Amino acid sequence: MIKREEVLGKLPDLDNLLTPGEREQVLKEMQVHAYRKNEPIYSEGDKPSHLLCLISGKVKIYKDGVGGRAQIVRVVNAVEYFGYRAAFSDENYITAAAAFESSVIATIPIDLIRQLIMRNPQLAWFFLRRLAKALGRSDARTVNLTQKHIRGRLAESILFLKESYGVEEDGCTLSISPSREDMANLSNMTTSNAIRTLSVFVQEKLISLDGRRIKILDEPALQKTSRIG
Amino acid sequence: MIKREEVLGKLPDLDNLLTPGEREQVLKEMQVHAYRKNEPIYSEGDKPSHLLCLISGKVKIYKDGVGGRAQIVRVVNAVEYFGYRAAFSDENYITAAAAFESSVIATIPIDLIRQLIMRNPQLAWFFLRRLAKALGRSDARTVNLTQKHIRGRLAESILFLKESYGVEEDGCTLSISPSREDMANLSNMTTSNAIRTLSVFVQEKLISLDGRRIKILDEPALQKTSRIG
DNA sequence: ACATTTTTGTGTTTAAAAACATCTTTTGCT
DNA sequence: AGCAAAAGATGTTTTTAAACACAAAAATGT
Repeated sequence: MIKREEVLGKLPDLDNLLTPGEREQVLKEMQVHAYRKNEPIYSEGDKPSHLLCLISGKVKIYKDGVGGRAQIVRVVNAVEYFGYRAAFSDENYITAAAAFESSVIATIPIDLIRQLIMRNPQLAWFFLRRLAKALGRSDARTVNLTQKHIRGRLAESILFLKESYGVEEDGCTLSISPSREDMANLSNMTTSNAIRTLSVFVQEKLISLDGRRIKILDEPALQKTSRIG
Repeated sequence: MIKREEVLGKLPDLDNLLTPGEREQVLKEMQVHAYRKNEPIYSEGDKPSHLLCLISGKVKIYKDGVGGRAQIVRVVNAVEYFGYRAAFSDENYITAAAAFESSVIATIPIDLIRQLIMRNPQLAWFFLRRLAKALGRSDARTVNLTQKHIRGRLAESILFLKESYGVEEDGCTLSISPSREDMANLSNMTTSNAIRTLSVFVQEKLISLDGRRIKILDEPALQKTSRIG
């Protein structure tokens, strides 16, 4: 178990937008949980009760679709909030979340957050901005996933992972090493096609692979592939 | 030109959540414009400057994709706000909007809205809820458009139009009569396939067609088709 | 009213991706 | 270490939908 006092200081905005009294209240009600790799965090249909904040690790937000195929709709990096959309619109979760890799997550009761938002316009604006950005990305993603061909979608996913989680010290190896199935679920394709197309990208020297580790060799060409297929 | 005084009374929430002084300020800065059918309202890349409110008519929000094919990502019904997402996230528009049919739209400078939000948590919460709902629908839409087959996507679009715009007095004719191209752009398919699949639905007695008018004959079967294809 | 353009409808061909089958490699477990 | 299960790899077949081509009907402008 992680010390809650150490965690609050890491919470962006929630820490510095609150009055000392509010901060104390959050500290009292906050809990911290650890999740192992691939462990579910919440499931579709669950009733949301807490705002979640990813303190460390990586999280995927996905939706199960036709024939057991999942689609990853968002990914979460530390330190970011998630899991509040359904609560804000008074719905049960329509997505599921799982740890991409082992993660530590702080939870704060959503009712408390709602109270803070109603008292603190800065905080309201913070979440408004986040939702607005997420909606824009979701719209763009819809079109990319529906209209691009397999090569374009996979290239885009690789660039998406770079943008979301960054790269290691070498400047080109992705900081996250997803399974082929995860790559498929990011890119709206079958696992077979993800494997196949990754191999083609290696042959074309766009990337190199070392197990699950993906190294971007030719980013401009990858961007071009993402655009035109 | 429509009288601005008559319009403000129709604005949901913005009317009843504001103090008299705030209401006066909105009235002073609000403008009203009329758009003909298919007339563009804003384009991808434009800088957003106003909150838009659809007073009457119907609006489609879409995104141009690969090879001139557009994808409709949202539709707007009267009386609803739109066009604020990009402004809230400090981006230019990443979508375009056009009148589905002739429409009247009120515009309020986004800076004024931002000020009101910072002073009025109820108003902030109103927009938070709207964005949260829109994001949920967008996520669901992503999966539906990517994973379902043509029949499922088209059936879903018909039901989506019923839900969004309702039906006429007969209880089964859609209130909106989109072109085959619009149906295709809603359903992520080519116009040819929209025409073809609509014909098949007529043969199967799921719907009947009278030009652009769509009448739902067997909603349960249409829902089943939407789910399983 | 008539010519022109746009929209709708239908058949055919081609390309893309899913489904399927099989095998190898890696990983996790006790 | 040894076994079972999961993940990765690859070739083949089948399905799906896009692309293409053309004709008919409807809408639009003059």
